[in-house]
Amino acid sequence: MSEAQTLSEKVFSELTTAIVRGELLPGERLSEKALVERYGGSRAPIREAIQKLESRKLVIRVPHAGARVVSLSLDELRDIYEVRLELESMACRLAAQRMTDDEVRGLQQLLQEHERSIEADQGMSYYQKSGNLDFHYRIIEGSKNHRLHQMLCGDLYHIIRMYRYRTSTRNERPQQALTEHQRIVEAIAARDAELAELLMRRHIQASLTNLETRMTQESLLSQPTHTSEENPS
Amino acid sequence: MSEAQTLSEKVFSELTTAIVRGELLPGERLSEKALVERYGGSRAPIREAIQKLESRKLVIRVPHAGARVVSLSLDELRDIYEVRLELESMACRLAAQRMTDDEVRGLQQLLQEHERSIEADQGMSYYQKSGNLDFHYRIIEGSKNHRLHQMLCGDLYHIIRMYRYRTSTRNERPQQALTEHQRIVEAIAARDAELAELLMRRHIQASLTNLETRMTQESLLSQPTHTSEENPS
DNA sequence: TTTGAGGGTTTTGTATACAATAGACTGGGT
DNA sequence: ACCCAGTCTATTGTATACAAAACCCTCAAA
Repeated sequence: MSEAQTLSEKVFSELTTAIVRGELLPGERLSEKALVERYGGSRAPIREAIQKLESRKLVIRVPHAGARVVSLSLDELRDIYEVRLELESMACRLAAQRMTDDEVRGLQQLLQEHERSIEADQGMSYYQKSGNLDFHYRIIEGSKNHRLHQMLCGDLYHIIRMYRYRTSTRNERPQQALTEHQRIVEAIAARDAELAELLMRRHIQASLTNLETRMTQESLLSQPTHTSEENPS
Repeated sequence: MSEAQTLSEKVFSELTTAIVRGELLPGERLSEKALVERYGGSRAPIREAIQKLESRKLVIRVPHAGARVVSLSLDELRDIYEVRLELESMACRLAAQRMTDDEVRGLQQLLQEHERSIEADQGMSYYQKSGNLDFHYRIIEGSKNHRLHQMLCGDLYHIIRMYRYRTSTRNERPQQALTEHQRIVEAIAARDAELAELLMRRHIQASLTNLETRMTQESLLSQPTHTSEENPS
């Protein structure tokens, strides 16, 4: 995401983070004119940016009607998690078979850092922010399957992060998660692919359960029509 | 794919089929000017169409350098099949759990038709063309996971079909495949999810093996740089 | 009060014009 | 003969202008 060689890429990048961070709410409309005024440039690159967002399933575009930030129902979110569960378990299995010894050692070091930052207590936020993602990311890379990496990191993760953003900033059982991570790495180090897959599957399933309870409680879900800032009459 | 409400959608649709059918070869360059002359309209909708193709991973676009039809190495194709294998096995497992009884009966009828058209011998081509796809398609739909359906039918299948097009027009063990299909449906009808998943996994793995041998033989693979019609000096 | 039709406004889709970058070509130097 | 630099052309990225469709508001009729 670092270097934007073109204006449309730059706008795309900024819009992506805006959506993931919740600055643009699910269901909110993306007016081309408004975006031109906000980001500069002309409509051409803005349209390209919007289309890129559509290809990543972060916005939905209807011909002649415009683009809106995607707004997922609980069912749709469950579908996504179901797929992620399968793909990331697969990635973990492959990683156990294909990671180099160096990469495995790197993972072990990463977990040691996590352990320290949790003991230091202030690290809880760190753990949630970059640490957790970094762990999963390395395993996905370790699968050595480029397309798999693309699907998980390119498409699914942004959506998942978008919906996690509000909930998971505070304590999501970091100690528990760390323990699970450690077991997973042990399995990978032992080159036990089946076990690694199984453990990852349970790990993600746990976080899914966690998310589901939060979402049903806080009910920050998709409204059927549009989630705009209408007066609540 | 039926109704194109806009010109860019129409061009996108035509280009898709052109690529899948092999009228546009892997690695071939897509010049915007040339496409304008061929399909009419102006560059704006053509660019949108190209970007849609990029989002489906059918073309690769490099800033300031243009777009080319994707050209996969054997490794990349194997990656794709590996993912497809996992996702479609998953779909089959879910289908065994979630298909309605009516849908299961529909599948059984479909296979009976296939059986007849194979016995009639002339149906071999039919079986390969629409029949096989239809079978897999119904199971994917039966998974009742919309995102999964999207990923398999939207992204992966076009690429797979693109590379199957030349090879699989002729005999790809239709009798064998039909038998495997029948076993799969039996498992689904028995609501035996694990078995259904296992059988689908083996079924696809077999077709992968089949494809691999063909491809290495015929060597219609990606050339490292570009597969254009330059003079072979 | 609700519903439907009509027109006006706004927004998107498309066309054209301009700017900037990449790639080809030429020429000179080593 | 080969390689490198500079220019020149062709193609893509961006900006602006025009066309068409969708939305909204008004108004009238049931």
